[in-house]
Amino acid sequence: MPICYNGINDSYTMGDTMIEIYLLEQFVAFAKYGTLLRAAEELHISQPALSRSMKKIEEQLGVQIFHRQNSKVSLNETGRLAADYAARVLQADREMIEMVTVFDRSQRTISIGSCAPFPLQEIIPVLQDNMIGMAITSEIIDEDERLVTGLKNRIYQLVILNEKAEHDDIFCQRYIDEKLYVTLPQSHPLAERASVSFDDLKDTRILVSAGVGFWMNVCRKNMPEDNLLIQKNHDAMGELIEASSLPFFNSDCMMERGYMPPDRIAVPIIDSEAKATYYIACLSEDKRKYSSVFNAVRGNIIRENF
Amino acid sequence: MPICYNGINDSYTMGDTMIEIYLLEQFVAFAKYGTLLRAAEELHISQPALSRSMKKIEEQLGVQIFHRQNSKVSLNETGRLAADYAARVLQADREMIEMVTVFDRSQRTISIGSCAPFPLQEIIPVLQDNMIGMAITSEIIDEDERLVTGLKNRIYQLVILNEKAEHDDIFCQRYIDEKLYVTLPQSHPLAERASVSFDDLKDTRILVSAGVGFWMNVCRKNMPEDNLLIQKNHDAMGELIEASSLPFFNSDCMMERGYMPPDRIAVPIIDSEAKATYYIACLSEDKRKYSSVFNAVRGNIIRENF
DNA sequence: GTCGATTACGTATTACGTAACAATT
DNA sequence: AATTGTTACGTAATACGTAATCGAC
Repeated sequence: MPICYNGINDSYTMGDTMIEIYLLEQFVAFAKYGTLLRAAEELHISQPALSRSMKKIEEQLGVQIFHRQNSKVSLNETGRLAADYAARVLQADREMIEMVTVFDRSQRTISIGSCAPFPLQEIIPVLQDNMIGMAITSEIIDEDERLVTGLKNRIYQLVILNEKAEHDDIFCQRYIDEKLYVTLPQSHPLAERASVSFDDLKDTRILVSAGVGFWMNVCRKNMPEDNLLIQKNHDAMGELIEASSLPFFNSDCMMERGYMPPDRIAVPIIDSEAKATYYIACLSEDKRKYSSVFNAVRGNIIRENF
Repeated sequence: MPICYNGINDSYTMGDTMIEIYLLEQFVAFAKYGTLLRAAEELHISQPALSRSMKKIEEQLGVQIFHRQNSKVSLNETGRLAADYAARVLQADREMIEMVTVFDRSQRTISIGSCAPFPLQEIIPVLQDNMIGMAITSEIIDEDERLVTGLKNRIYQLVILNEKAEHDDIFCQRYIDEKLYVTLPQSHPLAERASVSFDDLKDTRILVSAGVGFWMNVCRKNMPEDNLLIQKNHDAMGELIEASSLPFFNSDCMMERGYMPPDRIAVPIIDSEAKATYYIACLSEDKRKYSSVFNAVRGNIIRENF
């Protein structure tokens, strides 16, 4: 218990007033630029205004933070400390705005992750119809595991998987099947076949779009790497298909929806790996929220089954 | 890289304006008290003023944070998040003021730690004369080690030690000697003696003031615990000395400065432990700052040596 | 004279209170 | 009727800009 003699009577009118953000902004700017003139220019205010503000903040702190002499103002040691802390306050203010904005946006956004591109084509319009006013973000990820993790971490609200997810906290519904075809020029030796296997295609160079999700894994596993002509650019892919006679992959789903360039023959691939069954999943607790989506999709399945 | 469809165009005029502290204070108060009326009362402002402020903060955030229905306002989920972050901003603001105030005060305060009370009596007036405008805080600590640590940690700017401190970063100067006396009533068997030892006093009950620093350790070591009548209260000690004829400890320094109740006889104690040599020390780097103090104290020593 | 800061004064903004009103309970 | 929030309007506080002034290099 220290005993205190001769305490300076600096404890007069100490205001319990907080110091406003605009003052701290100006103060931090002064600390950064060194002179009132420079700082005032940067702040787009007049020099006298800044001068007054600095007086005010000093008065509100109740402590000397400036060293004034020779018509120069500078921070003293206490002032430098104050500037550090002031910067933290501004940071906290910015962080608040940032966090609130991001959170609000996340509240108005449905993120959907899919293992393949086709289901997205189908489901995004469904979401737009059923979740009115929501922004929709989609992403293609080639591993179910990452999708499931993303779902649990609430990075995704909906995911399209390759395998049925069997977790207590995840609601998972079968969605649709997709069968892989290879699209050949009429002149191609295999074009007459009723079906082919990956083995039949082992000497054929085939165009593959980069954004096909898990299908890329299937291709890499079943085809020689050198025969895969991977196109990152979607437009370039389209042009290549039009301009060349190179084979490319297609699927029953895509063809049903009218995607079939002229003068090509689509031949189904019989390998079991050339068939995918998609599942759509969300967190169990969100099941109600997306029920209309699941219902719309179930209707879709029934149609498929006919 | 998520692709974003159908982004709601909520990105209009978004101001880069920070949100002022007074708004955050009002907002946090509303979050705390639940209704505008309650919060307005607590804030000592009118309800309409608060209502407008809440509108303003919502507009500045550019995001809905309130749920309004049935002439009730409440926070929505985003609002609760915002309130949490707003509280942090206020905390940062308060912390800034607190830190700056404390630092400033520490700049204007000399803390002195001493192993015994007498040197403080001497040195505090010296400090008041030489360090004009500074507040002086003093503390009695009975272990040199803690004093030295406190000096290095800048808890103390000056310390009075029992032993010379031999550290590179500490400047240490011999200060003054103090010899312990026992003050006895004239009727006491030992009162006639030219000197006594602690051993002579082993059957004597003696008053000891609690705030004597290291002297207490000396007493405890050399006297039976039961014979020490320890007084925590300084006034009570004075009264006991006046009213009773109990022996108590005194010293040459104290007596030279006129501290000697009537009708007592002071007998010196000859044990080596009954003599103390004080040293005054500061950090080497502060030597210049306190040079006037050290000089004043050296004059003191010279006087003593004559 | 230039640069940097302050003082003085007028103005525009704005945060506030009062009063009236609207909507539920 | 009582409680709670909003709208309308006038006022007081205040943050700002312009112009003038001071001081040092």
